[in-house]
Amino acid sequence: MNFSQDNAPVVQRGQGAVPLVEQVVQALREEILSGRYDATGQLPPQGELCQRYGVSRSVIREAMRQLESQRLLTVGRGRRPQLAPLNGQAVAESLQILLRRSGATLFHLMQIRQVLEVEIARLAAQNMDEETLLRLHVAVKQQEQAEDVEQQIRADLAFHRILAEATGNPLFVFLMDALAELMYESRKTTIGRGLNSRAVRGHRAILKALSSGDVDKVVQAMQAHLADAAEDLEKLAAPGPVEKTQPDWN
Amino acid sequence: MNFSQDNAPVVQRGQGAVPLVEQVVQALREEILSGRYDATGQLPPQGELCQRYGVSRSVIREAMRQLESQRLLTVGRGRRPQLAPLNGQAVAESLQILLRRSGATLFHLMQIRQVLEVEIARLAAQNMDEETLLRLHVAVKQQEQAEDVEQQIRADLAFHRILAEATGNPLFVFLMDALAELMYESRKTTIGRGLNSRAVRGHRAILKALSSGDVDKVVQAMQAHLADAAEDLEKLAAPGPVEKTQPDWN
DNA sequence: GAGGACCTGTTATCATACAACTTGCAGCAT
DNA sequence: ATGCTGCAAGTTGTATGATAACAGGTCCTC
Repeated sequence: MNFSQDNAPVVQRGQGAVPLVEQVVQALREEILSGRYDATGQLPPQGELCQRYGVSRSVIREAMRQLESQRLLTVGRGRRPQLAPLNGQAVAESLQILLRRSGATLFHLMQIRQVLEVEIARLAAQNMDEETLLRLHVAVKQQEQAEDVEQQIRADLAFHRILAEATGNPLFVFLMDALAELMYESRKTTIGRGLNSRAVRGHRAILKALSSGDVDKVVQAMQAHLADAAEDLEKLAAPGPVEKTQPDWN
Repeated sequence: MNFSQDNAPVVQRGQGAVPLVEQVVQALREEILSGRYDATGQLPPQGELCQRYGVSRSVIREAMRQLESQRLLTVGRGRRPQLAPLNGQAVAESLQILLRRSGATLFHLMQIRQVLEVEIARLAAQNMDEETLLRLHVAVKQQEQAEDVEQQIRADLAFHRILAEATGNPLFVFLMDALAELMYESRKTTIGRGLNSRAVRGHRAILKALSSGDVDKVVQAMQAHLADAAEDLEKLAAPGPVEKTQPDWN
């Protein structure tokens, strides 16, 4: 007789044991990452999880909160817990907190972005194919013809995202997503000031270089484009972009 | 008469309102990031927070869990909630989850690391001073004389961390911390296989280039060092490092 | 002064209850 | 048949109170 439906996860109780919430979080995370709920994306209701793990609902709820803040699932009133889509939001948020606590600036952010984007351009140039070129072309056109700032930014981000995807390395996509989110506000301002056409020109140049198949040209075009962006950013934030005071990094 | 000690945070209740937990999380995060508790690093006990925000302890507890999983504070039995030190652990964890869900590999990780480290080397070379050189020297010596694998890795990481700090951009430090944590296991294996001396040689070369003040030399030395590391990694993970199957990135 | 028993404050977990919300379905009107 | 309304069941959000486990200090003993 097998009373437990499947390998029933049982938590360890007693003195000096790991807190129940931790155990449940780890167990649930494993279940999720192992792809157990990928089919429907729906997790069992909290009540059922209580029974399965033999803990109270408080424990389950706190575990859910934690997993939710790690962007593994979403919960809402009346709805059963559901798998969250795969994106770089969690990374963005943890980076954002780090940014504020460490006193980093837009300049520091831009420095990272430049490094990554240039490498992305290089790798993308090596992997380029017709379909990707077409998608990039569409993105540029959309940015050109966009009617409001919102659409312009979306198209701008789309262009860079397509490039990141073309590298074949998913980490580039997530990291760029995270950085993009952090720079969203500033980009809104710069693009809002009629600097959209400049960005479009930059994208066009990159696209042209990509079509030619010359990797070095692509890299140069991207560097020029980023230099423009950095320049716009400096004009925006008048005082020197470099912080003199070094924060304590522990 | 001022009945509220300070600007008393009051949550909004009622239909269609944001869940209380969310409100409390945001409020507490603001308080923390505004440096309110920096002095002692101690937050008020949960009971007090209940009163201050006018919510039940369930809400406070779930909020704490969320903040804890964002590495803003730590809680423990019998201890009052305490500010967590500033580090890249949260980023590392969210990246780790993303890694597993997206099917990224060590190769992808190494690709990112190479880009960042080379740029770190370049920036560090530009900012180099006597004190940093000395610290790097110490780190190399420690790695050379380390007795067990654990110490070797620690010294290895320290070397790269000092470089990252020398860039003057805290984000490099956090990102490298995150990547380091993710690569920890693999590094353990490679260094454990008697490849420590090779790493030390690489570090020595970088150090020498830094002393010379020639930025290009530094970059080249770092590239060579990373190439070695990548080679060791490939030997370790026999099959092709590149995943053929593209995960769906949404 | 060192060590241990004890007391207080605090968090961890449980159990229960009710409010708010989602969803599917039955029944009704068209 | 189609579409709308409203109810009912399922589920999460929040409150409340109780108990156990743990950290830190106090006081007492030797």
